Formats: sequence, C-alpha cells, structure tokens
Amino acid sequence: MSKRKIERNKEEKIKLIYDSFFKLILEKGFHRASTNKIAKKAQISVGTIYHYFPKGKSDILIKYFEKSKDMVLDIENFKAFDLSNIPEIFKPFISKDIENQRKNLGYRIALRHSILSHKEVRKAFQNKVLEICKDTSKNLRTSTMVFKKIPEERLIKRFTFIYNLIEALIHHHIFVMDFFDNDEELIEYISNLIDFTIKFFQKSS
Amino acid sequence: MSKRKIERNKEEKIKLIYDSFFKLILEKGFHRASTNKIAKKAQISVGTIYHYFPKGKSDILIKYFEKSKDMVLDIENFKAFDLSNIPEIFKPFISKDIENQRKNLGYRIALRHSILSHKEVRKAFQNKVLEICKDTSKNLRTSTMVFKKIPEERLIKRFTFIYNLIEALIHHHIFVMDFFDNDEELIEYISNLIDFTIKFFQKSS
Amino acid sequence: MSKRKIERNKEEKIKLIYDSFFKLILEKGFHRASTNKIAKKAQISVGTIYHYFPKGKSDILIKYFEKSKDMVLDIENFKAFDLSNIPEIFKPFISKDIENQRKNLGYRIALRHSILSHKEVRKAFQNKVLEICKDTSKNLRTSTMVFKKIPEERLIKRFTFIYNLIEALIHHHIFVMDFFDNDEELIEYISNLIDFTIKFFQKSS
Amino acid sequence: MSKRKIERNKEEKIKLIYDSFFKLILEKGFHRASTNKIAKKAQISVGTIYHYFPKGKSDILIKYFEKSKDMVLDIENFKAFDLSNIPEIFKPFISKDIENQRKNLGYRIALRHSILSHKEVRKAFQNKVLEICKDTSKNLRTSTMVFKKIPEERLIKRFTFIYNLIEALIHHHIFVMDFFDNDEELIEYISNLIDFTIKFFQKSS
DNA sequence: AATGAATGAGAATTCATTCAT
DNA sequence: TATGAATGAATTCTCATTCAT
Repeated sequence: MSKRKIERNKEEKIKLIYDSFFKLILEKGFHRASTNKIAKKAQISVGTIYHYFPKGKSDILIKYFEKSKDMVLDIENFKAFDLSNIPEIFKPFISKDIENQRKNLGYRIALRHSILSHKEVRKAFQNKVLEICKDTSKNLRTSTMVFKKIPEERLIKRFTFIYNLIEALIHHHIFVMDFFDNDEELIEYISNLIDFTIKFFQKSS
Repeated sequence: MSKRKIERNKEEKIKLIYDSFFKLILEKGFHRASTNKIAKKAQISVGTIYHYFPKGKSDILIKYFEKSKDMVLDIENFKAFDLSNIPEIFKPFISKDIENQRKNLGYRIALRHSILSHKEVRKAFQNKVLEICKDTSKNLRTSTMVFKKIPEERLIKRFTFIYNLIEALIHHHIFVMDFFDNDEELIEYISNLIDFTIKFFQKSS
Repeated sequence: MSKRKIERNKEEKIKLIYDSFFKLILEKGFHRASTNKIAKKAQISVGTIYHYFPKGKSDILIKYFEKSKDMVLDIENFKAFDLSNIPEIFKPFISKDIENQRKNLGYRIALRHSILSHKEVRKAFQNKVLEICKDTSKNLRTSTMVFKKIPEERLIKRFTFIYNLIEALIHHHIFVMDFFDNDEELIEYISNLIDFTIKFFQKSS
Repeated sequence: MSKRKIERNKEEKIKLIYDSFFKLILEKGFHRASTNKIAKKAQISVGTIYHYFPKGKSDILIKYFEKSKDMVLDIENFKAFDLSNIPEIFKPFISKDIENQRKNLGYRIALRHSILSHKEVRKAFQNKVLEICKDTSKNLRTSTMVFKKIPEERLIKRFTFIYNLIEALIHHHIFVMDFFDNDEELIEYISNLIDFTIKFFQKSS
C-alpha cells in the first residue's frame, strides 16, 4: 500500500471511531458507550482504538475536541461591527452554532459529561474558548477601528463571556428546554440578548 | 457468620445516603461514585441502599430531586411586580438560586449528569420546572393585577423560560465560566437580563 | 384474640405464603422467587415467613410437599382390580393427577427444581412415593384377593414404578411435549401403557 | 496493576468452560454454579466467559445444547424397521441415550433446570427434538418402504412423541427412580414400551 | 406473633486495558 | 498496522437471613 493510501485509511478509521462513539452515546447514553462497544459498532478491533487513542475513551473525546472546528468564529462577519448593528452581526454565528450543536449532539453530550467529570476537560474547554476569543479579538483589533479603542484585555474577556453565553443557551435550549417554535425566533432572541449584554457592559464600565 | 448490629433510623439513613453520594461526587467525580463506595462512606451496607433505593444510584438522585425544595419560587416577592421594577423583584430569587447551587454542588453535578444521560430525568426536570411555574403563575394571577391581564398559558410559558434561563446561566457561571468578580455583579447582570427578556417578549407578541 | 382466631389467622398466612411462592414461580421463574419477593407479594413481612418457615424457601417447599394430598391414591378404585380391567381402574387416578399437576404447576416446577438440586428433596420425594405405595399395597393386600397373591415386596416395587411412570409422563406431557389434543386421549394412552407395563412384568417374572 | 499472561486457544477455552460448568453442577448443584466459580475452576477470568458467552450461564448451556450431537438419531438403524422387530430396532438408540445421559449428567441437570426455568430453553429443546425427528422422518421416507406409506406429518409427530418418551423415561429412571437392576432390563422395557406405543397408535388411527 | 430495617456475602455483568500474533 | 482473545478489578444488584422493636 502506498503511504497516501495508508494515510487515508488511517483517517477513515479515526473518523469511524468518532462516529461510532458519538452515535453510541445518542443511542444508549454516555455511560453505556464503552470502548468495546465502539469497536463492535465500528467493526474494528479494540486494539485499533487503543492504537489511535492510547488513553481510550477520554482520548477520543479530547482529540476530537482539539481538532474540532465547530466552535471557531468567522472574523469577517465582525468587521462591520458597530453598536447599532450587533444583532445582525451575531446572527450568522448563532445560526451556525445551532446547526453544529444539533448535528453533533452525541459529541456535545460527551463534551458536557466530561466537563462535569474531569477538571482537565473543563480547563481545556475554557482554554479553547479563551484561545478562540483571544485570536478573534487580536485580529479584530488590527483590522477594525471600533475594537481598537477597547483595551485588549477587556475585549477578550467580554468576547469570552458572550461566547460562553451563546454556547450555554443554545445547548440548554436544544437539549433541555425547547421554548421557541423555530430557530429564527431563537436566533432573534439570542442576538438581541447579546446586544443587551454588550450595552449592559458599556454602561457599567 | 459474623455478628450483625442493626441500627434503625430510616430518615437518618436516607439522609446519610444522600450526603455520602453527593460528597463522593465532589471528591472523586460522578463516574467514580459507585453504590459500594456510597455504602462504605455512609458506613452502612449496600443492601440498605437498595432497600431504600431499589433502582440504585439513579433512584437516589430522582428521589432527592423530587423531594427537594431547592428550586421553589417564593411568591411573595412577585406580588409587587411591575414593568418598572423587574430587576429588583427577581434579585432575591436569583440570589437564593446561586446560594443553593453552590451549597448543593454535588447534587447539582449529579443532576446535570443525569439530565445528559437519562431521558426520564430530563423529562422529570422539565416537568418539575413546569409544575413550579404553573403553580406560581396561577397563584399570582389570583393575587396580583398585573398578572391577571396576561393569559394564563402565556404567563406559564414565559415564566418557565425565565426560570430555565436563570438556572442554566447560574450553573454555567458557577461551574464553567466564572466571569463576574462577585455574586452581586452576577445578580445585577441576570436581573437586568430578565428585564430585557420580559420586555423583548412584550414587544414581539 | 381467641385461640381459634389466632389459629385460623396462622393457617391463612401459611396459605398466603404458599400461594405467593408458587405464583411467583409461574410468573418469573423459580430462580427469581426470593423470600423478599414472596413477602412483598403476600403483603406480609419477611420476618413472618421465617417465623413459620425457619429455613426459608426450602422449608416452604418441603412443608407443602409433606402435607400435600396431591399425590395420594384412592384405594377404593383399585378394589375391583383384575387383569382384564387395568385401564379402567387406573383412569380416575390418572385423570386426577393431570388435574392436580395443572392446578399446582408452580408447585410442581418448584418440586422438580428441588429434586434436581437437593439430594434431600430427591430422597424425600422417593420416600413419599414409596410410603404411598406401601400403604396402598398393604391395604389392598388385606382387602383384595388379586393382590394377596402377589408377594408384598414385589407389589410395592411395581406400584412404585407405575406411580413414578404416571407422574413423569404427565409432567413431561403438560410441561414439555403437549402431544395429545385433549386429556381424554392422554388418559387413554397412559392407562393402556400401564396395562402393558403390568403384563410386561407378569411375563418377565 | 498486576502482570497478565495471555494464552490463546479459543476452542480449548470454550471446552474448559463447558467442562467446568457441568462439573461444578455435579459437585455443588446447579444453583451454586456461578460464573465466578466457573472461571475459578477453569482457571480463566470471568471476562473470558463473557467474551464467549455474552449472556452468561444460560448462554453456555444454550450454545452447548445447540452444538451437541448427544441426541441425534442414527438413521441406519431404522432402515430395517418392520412392525415385527420394533424392540430390536430401537434398542441401539435407547442404549446410546442411556450412556449419553449418564456421561453428561451435569449437562443434563443443567438442561432440565433450564427447561423448568426459561421458556426459551424449553422452546429450544422442543424445536431441536422436532428438527431431529423431521430430518429422520424425511430421510427414512425416501429410503425405506414402510415409512413411505405413512403420511409425513403423522410420522414426524409420532417420532417426536417416542423420542420425548425415551428421553423423559431414561432421565427419570437415572435421576429419580432407579427401578431396574441393570441397563439391559431398562432397555428391554423401554423398547417393548415403544412397540406397544406404535401399535397403540396404529389401532387408534 | 409480626414487622421490616439492616446486613454483607456473593452473583451477574461490564469495562478499560494489555499483548501475543 | 491491526487484531481480538484475555484479563481481573470494579460495579450493579440480589438474596437469604437476623434481630430489635
């Protein structure tokens, strides 16, 4: 087999493991998704799982989490940011987050479980959010006037808060509450909530 | 066979089981809190746990959850409700919820885990919130003019949304985010968020 | 309470225990009929079961077995015995045994289980059958000419064999095979089988 | 963690599990043969048992039962079948069944227990007997004139009955009754019983 | 006589993980 | 790389039995 073929095979197997794990969680619940069952579902051997993920289950989640692009912000959207158009600016991001959370529900459940159980995962999650918000903030401060005026530290902190807010609300809405009749209303509400939040901080600082 | 000492105090034992379970979760994490460990920690036999909670761990959680008064709303606070004083009206409730979530962190972690894992717990949680909000709504509609004007159905639904919102935000803040420097600021933010939310609904309906 | 009332109460409780035990076996299988479940089903306490049956489950079976009149032979039927009317003579007994085995299926299952598991029960069963056949044989030898001619030992042994044969075949037919379309055919077959058996022994001795 | 030695020999291990299970039953009785004890006796880990028999004890029995050749009929014996030689024709089969039941007593006890406890095992037993009798009947109807004349349905049904009869009588005799002084007499009796039975059916149809 | 809380050994089962092939 | 047999600690749960009230 050529190197490239092996490489592709490897990627396929890893994807298979991810998919089987998250499907299993949706089907039987997190606590019943064992490495053995993942292997069975993926039609590979347990050995293979441990080959790619030496620490087992937690490794699967953490590696998926690390490579996941689910949560990345698209900077372009924010370049036109202005105190008057906050809801409109945030809508694309909210909309994408809803879509992602729905599509990857198994993964999200696993992530929440691990955040509750493992300090390291909780820290990793917090760091990733911080990282994303830092990058975005720095980037925006070089490209966009409005952001340049805000001290970097503060910008990052607030971005982080808003980011967490969106994540938490969407998760709770999708998984627990189901209040709004359709996604448009949910998006409308959250985007306005962010508008409110930013202005609330504006005032209080 | 070894001698057995039998002590009898139903209520105490049940409390002991609750406490040991939730302490164990705080100490070692949810997934390491097994029935055997609970028994050991509580210095009782496993049999006793299954005597009171035939379905094991999930039963402990569900029974605690059902009898818990943690989440009840104090109606008196809301009697002076008025569109101009929303933040002030909600502050005592928010404050108490923060306190409760902190005090019973082990239980809250168990609850969140179970909501993620077991459909029935999720449903039970949704129903309890609904129940509380129904009671409060009905009660307020008999005692307070402002609420009488709002159709019952709508009042309940919005109360439920706000209730969920508060719960989810406080949990996420305490457990994951830790953004505000002190509880006062958190209370200030959430109470204003509710003000915003109520007015947002006002407009959109 | 008067002594008689207590006595009656006692009998009622014991009957309740028997019934619950055998019902439980039919409903959930022998291995799932525990003393705790019997108590629950009978709506009495485990303590009460151990009060009347100090050795627990096995005691229940053995005491029921000992007092049971299920298996007794009605001597009157056999007084007209004659080599020419064997099938007719045995039919009432076969018929009654079928009825009994059907009615007390839970008990019969328990009995078979214990015969397979416990040497003592097996011996007790063998002894009971022997006892019954001894009594009947002796009795018949005093009252009926045909039997007087057969040496006592031999009569007992053959009676025992026939008795076992009937028991085993009826049990197997009811519980495992279900070959004949109705009880009449089954009775016809077994009664002729006995006729054959007796004559087979006649020849070979 | 302790060192682990891994030995690989699938078939041997499976045989080891069968043997240990059935030996344990003979030694301590069916109800005391637990999966843990089987593992200990077989000097393997419990995990291995569940690796090969995911449903535990009942799986061991059922899988052994399904692959067992204990009960198969040797067709050759029956080709010379004729109403005048029935006892002689059946003797080899009866003799072999006695031998098998004695040799595999532990397994037979387990089988009887399971027939009493689990509807599925009872059904599986009935089906296996039916299967064997079907095969034999069909086969004999192509090769032997006498059988060709009997309608297939009826032949199968009667074969099944006789098969069950032999099984039940031998089991009861070996395990409960012990009437005949030696196997020859038992074989003599049963073979004549079959002769009687076949002729009984002949008449009644 | 009756209760039922309490026991703890032990049964069934699962799971993460290892390692020879 | 990949397999899957093998492990055994750990977990869940059951059961017969005791005993203070």
